[in-house]
Amino acid sequence: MSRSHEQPPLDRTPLDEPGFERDLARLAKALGHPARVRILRFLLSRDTCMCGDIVQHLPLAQSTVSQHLKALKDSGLVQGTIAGPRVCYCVDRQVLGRFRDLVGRLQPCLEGDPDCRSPLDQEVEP
Amino acid sequence: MSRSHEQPPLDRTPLDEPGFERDLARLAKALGHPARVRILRFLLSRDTCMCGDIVQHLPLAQSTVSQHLKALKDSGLVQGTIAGPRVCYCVDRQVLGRFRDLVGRLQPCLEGDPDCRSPLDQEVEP
DNA sequence: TCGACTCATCGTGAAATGACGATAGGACGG
DNA sequence: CCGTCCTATCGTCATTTCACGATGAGTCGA
Repeated sequence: MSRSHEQPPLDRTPLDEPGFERDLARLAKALGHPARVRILRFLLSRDTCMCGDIVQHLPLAQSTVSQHLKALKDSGLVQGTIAGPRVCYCVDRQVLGRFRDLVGRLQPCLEGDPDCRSPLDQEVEP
Repeated sequence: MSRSHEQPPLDRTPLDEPGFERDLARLAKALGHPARVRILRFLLSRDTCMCGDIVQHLPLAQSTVSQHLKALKDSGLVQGTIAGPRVCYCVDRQVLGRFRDLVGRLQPCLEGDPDCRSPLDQEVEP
């Protein structure tokens, strides 16, 4: 199909369909709270997994931290596996890399990228 | 100062102080909604500014779009200047670049970056 | 089996967010 | 000046988010 003859694909289409916008928004929303940024940084600092002594590094109650961890898990940025009595969390670097990629794809022309197409034509490739 | 002897700087410190976490969280939160992602993409697609016919490209009421624009302006990602009867919005590519930088700094070791320090030591340089 | 420990979930309440219609204000063009 | 157009803001409402304490479910060590 010759896309260039039609209207750009973002015209009034629903906002919560799978694709670039929804995926980027979900990942960004997951990082849209400083507590979750800190959790991610903490998990990345030990590149091995670490269990919920994350709580020791946050000025929040344990239940609140658990909620933030759930948000991070729902976004896919963090995985949790049961390891005996405790739970072992670790960052899914694939997903984090995808987030970085989506953000970078937002602004392809910042530093004179040669193959710099309009961001409207750039969709996700699953 | 020999930082490595002290406790890591993210220990239970307040979450909303200026710095890496707060800045990244604010920018991420601004992009944490698909409508705002679309607005940013739209503004980037015309690299010249464009006024509020953004509304024509979103399935939302004008007042709602205005709210989202306000959120983007508050985050610094978008600037709005009055141009006659209409308002001219454009992306602050500096801020967007900073966002991209903060996200990239989160995960310095993804592709074997040689100077790969712990993200705990990396703070923002204003 | 019985505690001790770790973590998730529930219930709750305050606050923020997202959406809308209606309204107000400012800048042209007549 | 007066209407018109564009945008911001207001008021409202439903929903979500954030935070907490309390409770529950699970796994080990004793």
